[in-house]
Amino acid sequence: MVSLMLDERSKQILYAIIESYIDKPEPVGSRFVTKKYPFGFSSATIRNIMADLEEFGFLSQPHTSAGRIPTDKGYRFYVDSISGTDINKGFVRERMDKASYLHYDDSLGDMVCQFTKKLGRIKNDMNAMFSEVINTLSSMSNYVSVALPPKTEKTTFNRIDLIRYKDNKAVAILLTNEGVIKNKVLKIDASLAQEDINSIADYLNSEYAGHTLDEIRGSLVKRMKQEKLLWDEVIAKAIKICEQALLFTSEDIFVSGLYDVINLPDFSNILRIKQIAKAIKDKHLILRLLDEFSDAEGVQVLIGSEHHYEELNGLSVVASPYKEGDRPMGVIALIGPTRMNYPKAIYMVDRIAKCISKTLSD
Amino acid sequence: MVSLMLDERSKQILYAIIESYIDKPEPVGSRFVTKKYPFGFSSATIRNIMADLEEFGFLSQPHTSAGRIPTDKGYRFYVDSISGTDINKGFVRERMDKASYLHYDDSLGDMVCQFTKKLGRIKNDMNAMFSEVINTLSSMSNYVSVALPPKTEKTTFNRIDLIRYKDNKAVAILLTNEGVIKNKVLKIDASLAQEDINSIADYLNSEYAGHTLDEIRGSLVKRMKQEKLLWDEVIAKAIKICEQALLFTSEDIFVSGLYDVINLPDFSNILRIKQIAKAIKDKHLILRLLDEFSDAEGVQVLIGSEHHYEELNGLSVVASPYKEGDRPMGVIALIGPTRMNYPKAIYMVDRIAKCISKTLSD
DNA sequence: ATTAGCACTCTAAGCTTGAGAGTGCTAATA
DNA sequence: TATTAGCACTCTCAAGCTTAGAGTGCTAAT
Repeated sequence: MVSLMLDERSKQILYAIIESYIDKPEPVGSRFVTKKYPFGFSSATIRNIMADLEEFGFLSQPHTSAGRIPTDKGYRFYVDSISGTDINKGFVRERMDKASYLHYDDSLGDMVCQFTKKLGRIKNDMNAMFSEVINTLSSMSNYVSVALPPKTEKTTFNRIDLIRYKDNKAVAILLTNEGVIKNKVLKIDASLAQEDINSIADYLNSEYAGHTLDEIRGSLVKRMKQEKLLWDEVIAKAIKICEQALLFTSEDIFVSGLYDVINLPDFSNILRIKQIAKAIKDKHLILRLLDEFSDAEGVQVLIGSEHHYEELNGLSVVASPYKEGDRPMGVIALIGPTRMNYPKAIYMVDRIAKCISKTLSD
Repeated sequence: MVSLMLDERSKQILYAIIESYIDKPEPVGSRFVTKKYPFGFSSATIRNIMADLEEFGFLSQPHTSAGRIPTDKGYRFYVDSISGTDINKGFVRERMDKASYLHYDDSLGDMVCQFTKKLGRIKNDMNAMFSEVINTLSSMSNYVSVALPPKTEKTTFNRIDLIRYKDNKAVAILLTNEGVIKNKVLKIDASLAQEDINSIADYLNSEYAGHTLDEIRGSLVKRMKQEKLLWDEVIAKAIKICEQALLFTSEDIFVSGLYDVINLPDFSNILRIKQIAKAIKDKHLILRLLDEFSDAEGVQVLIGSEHHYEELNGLSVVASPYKEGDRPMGVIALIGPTRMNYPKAIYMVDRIAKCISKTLSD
């Protein structure tokens, strides 16, 4: 962990700079730090520390005589410090407040409460429910909110192909009635020949082709009870992929908050607006992105260029899956500029996701 | 009609200027006109005519030494010339082509055909159908497309209040389970006292309160047959309002095409982007606007400031209701900059609306 | 009625300039 | 040794100035 490299003082100054920048997107100078966050050192000292932080790669300068702004690596360090702690404990809230004039108690708590109540009322109407989710998320955060609702109807499994690849890997290509929607690499036992793999695929195809996810699920549960020990791990994995893939199709991603996000100073550049507008328009892009989070545990954060989607360059994603019981059902996420209020975004996504999980599981 | 004031030559030049400007948003100079549209006159002559057209209010100059651009009044004249003719006849197509590099035969025809086929296939899924409608409209036009689908379920009629107003008018205030959604002035017989009107309202309330539109419709048809001659015109009107109002709620307006529209040069200004993004976000605004078209006949055009919605200033709307049989069911529309390819927009909205009407009526 | 010619106007882009902000480095200090 | 005062240096941004080019309106000629 990188954090070991930084002493407490440097850390505090890094936080101060990041939070100042999140609050107001202007390069932070050493003199400003001494004034706004009186650590008790002169600007010269702060300057030295800032130079160190820049050497670590946590800060950068837009030009020689400007202050510093956080780099992706800086944000990553910051986010990791938060993620290491319990989201509901004081540390996250403290950071959240420091990064924004809006304080926690003023609004977030109330809104989450209201949201919870409302969700209970409309839990039977998935459409209404996810509209509510994205509206709440985007209006609370001013970022773009996205939700992948669970999709248990309509889409049917057509066939799966498994192709050996390298030593102990296989590519699974999944076809549904809506086309190829998943294309994933699995680890398999090195001893399996292509023939063996074929027979696994054949088995899955003969067993499940033409069925909807609901049906497949029903059958799955039954089978797993009956023949528990016979289940090969590869088959299990393949089925898991099918499951996940069948959950989502690009038709019904919920997206909201473009208007709010373009009012952020980060999007004063027209090209940036076009970029994010395009990303939202091409829903399959977001679909693929969020899909990667679908089997994760808890809130995940991708900063700036950490994801490999060029179209989303300079944007960060805070996402969390939600569940029905233990089964992952979908993902909600916030997409915003790299200069995001991460503590707030993480806090919100976490709470809302838990809220959805609870509602679904009852 | 204003058109009488213009001789044929001036008209042609006006068209040329408007179409040149629609094609490329740069002020049109006299020399440019002589080159691009060889009328056989020198630039000085064209200049004189352009000065006349400016006096009429059809053109204006951004500044003294610039060419001319059309005014709202100029566009209005242009649109009126088109609307006077049969949309499917050559004149509209000719104008459409002149105003755009994209020629009719290249794409529009094909797309409409494909659209028609697809619509037939998914006519039972309103959601899919209107998604298809707005996607087709916006991708064909590069403007923002909007659709108000018919809403026959869920929303129920709560009560109507009729309040006398001026000589022979009454305000109808309609309440549904989702709140006040219509507020319209009716003409009534001057001899009716407030009491009479109250009893009409009472009658409607007792008869229909709590019912959904579907139910109200059924009852309506029956009644109208039975007691045809007893029906008072005011009651008929009031019911008509209820009907229309119940058709739409802001929840399910379909909107698409923001990304396409912000790529138009008209939206190179960030404030303009924010404006249209906001208009789209505040769906109730569009709802109110389109609602005004719901009982019109055929394609309607509002140019620039002709509508009284400040938020939509500088935007034009081309809208058409669609029907099931004779009954208006909803509205589709294109929203774009004042510098719109009106012939194309009118043509498309007209065809798609007719297409929907046909599909619904079968 | 049309047109050639010309003086006039306005914009947009490029260039220069100076104030201001913030740095890095050095030498002095606790 | 850690900190700090002081200063020269760098870079940006806004303001002011200049100029080429586009397009006009008017006048006098056809």
